[in-house]
Amino acid sequence: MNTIAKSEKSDIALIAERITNAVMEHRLPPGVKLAEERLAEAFKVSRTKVRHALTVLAKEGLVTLYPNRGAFVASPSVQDARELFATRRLLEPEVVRKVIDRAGKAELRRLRAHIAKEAEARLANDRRAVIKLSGEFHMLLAKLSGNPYISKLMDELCPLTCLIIALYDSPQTPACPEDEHIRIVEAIELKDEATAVSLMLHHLQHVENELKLSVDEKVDIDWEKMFA
Amino acid sequence: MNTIAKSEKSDIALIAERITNAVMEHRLPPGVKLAEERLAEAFKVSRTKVRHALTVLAKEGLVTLYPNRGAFVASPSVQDARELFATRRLLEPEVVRKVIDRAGKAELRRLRAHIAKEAEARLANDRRAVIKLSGEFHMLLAKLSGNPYISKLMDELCPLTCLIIALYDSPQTPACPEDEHIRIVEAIELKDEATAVSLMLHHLQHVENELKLSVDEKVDIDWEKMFA
DNA sequence: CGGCGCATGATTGTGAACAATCATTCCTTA
DNA sequence: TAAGGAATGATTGTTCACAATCATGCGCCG
Repeated sequence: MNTIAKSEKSDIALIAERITNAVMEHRLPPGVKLAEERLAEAFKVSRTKVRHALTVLAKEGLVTLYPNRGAFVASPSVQDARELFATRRLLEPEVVRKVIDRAGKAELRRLRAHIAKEAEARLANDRRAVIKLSGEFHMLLAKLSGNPYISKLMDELCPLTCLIIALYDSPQTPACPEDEHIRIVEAIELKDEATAVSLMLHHLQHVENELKLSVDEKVDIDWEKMFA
Repeated sequence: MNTIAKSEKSDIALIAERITNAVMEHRLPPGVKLAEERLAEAFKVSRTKVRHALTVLAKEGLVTLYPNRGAFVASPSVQDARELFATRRLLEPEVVRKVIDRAGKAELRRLRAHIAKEAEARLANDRRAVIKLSGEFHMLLAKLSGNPYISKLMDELCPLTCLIIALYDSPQTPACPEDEHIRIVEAIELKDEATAVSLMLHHLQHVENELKLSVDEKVDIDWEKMFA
């Protein structure tokens, strides 16, 4: 038997994870309602656990909870999208720097392995997997940076980025730059900090520029103040 | 009647807020057990709501949840403390910059009002209020920055900072620098970005330096690998 | 014919009882 | 006497039933 206590995830963490995966793979589109009963029978668990998972996801910002109305997949505004990328541009250079400082062979191997999976999915033309794996690449980097607060935040921002891509990406563009992840890892392996940071910033800018974040957004009007 | 829908907080948000306040005021020390039944009768609510509030606080990192054992106020390690300050040094300069760009008269007034409350608490020798208000000053700044992701993260990091102060502060030192907040606000009012950022960084460094984060920490030993 | 309001069904929110798990204490035994 | 182990009490985790709330559709009235 397994004498070593392996930290197995709780039921609710599992449920939250599966929902997050579905969102990252664009199977659950933004704004969709997540009815508790439906999810409960889909996951073969009680409604209570689903409810817990939904509150967790709400704290992470991936779903929005309207009192007495239920849970919906979040649908970030254009403004939100801009702030999100601004935040990532703030964090990820530091992530890259810390990974260069800390990463040993094992960590570099994990990065390589992940990139291999990305290439595989690209070859198979599995767009859904590509988008999810692209997000997870940044989450992996953040984890390897060793800063738990940054890592936790990136675990929230990356799924949200996938949502934003679902909302604002022009469908036909490849969306995910072919080799930018590889080049970042190569710079990290060479411990070339300046290049790695620069590549990361360009990568983020590139992803944001692909989106149609035009200013003619549907402004959410403050109907209260409008006629005050 | 109040025709304007005021977004009233849910019960569980209220409970979580009261617990957070207690932690920030050092009334709930790190590591203390938060038994559901006790809290339920203290707040005059059912255990279900307390349970929800605790999972929310766990997601925020302020309490730690051990399965089948209950909830405990978090007690961050020295390593955690260092990473926390590193993260704040990364975020708060950007916060200051954005506040300088965005803040109008109303926002500056709110900052001034907050500092007045801090001075008041200091005058009354209310150390608990001083610590809480000092944390809330940074949360207010983050909110005024207009970036919801940074603001949300600061809403988690500031209570944690209060916990770290409870753990590692030498009790007799004043702990909270007298006038550093005031000088930051003054620089913001003058729109002197360089000075404001510099003051913020010095402030954070100052707070961290006051702590006894010596390296002879109680290393949490990996008993699994130790005898492998 | 269109709009308002009420009844109805569906969904969320809450509480309480029950089951499962853990910590403590006491007893047994070597 | 100390170690091991089982009973006990306390606490967490789960389920289920019920209450509260919201959305839908129908009918009534202007």
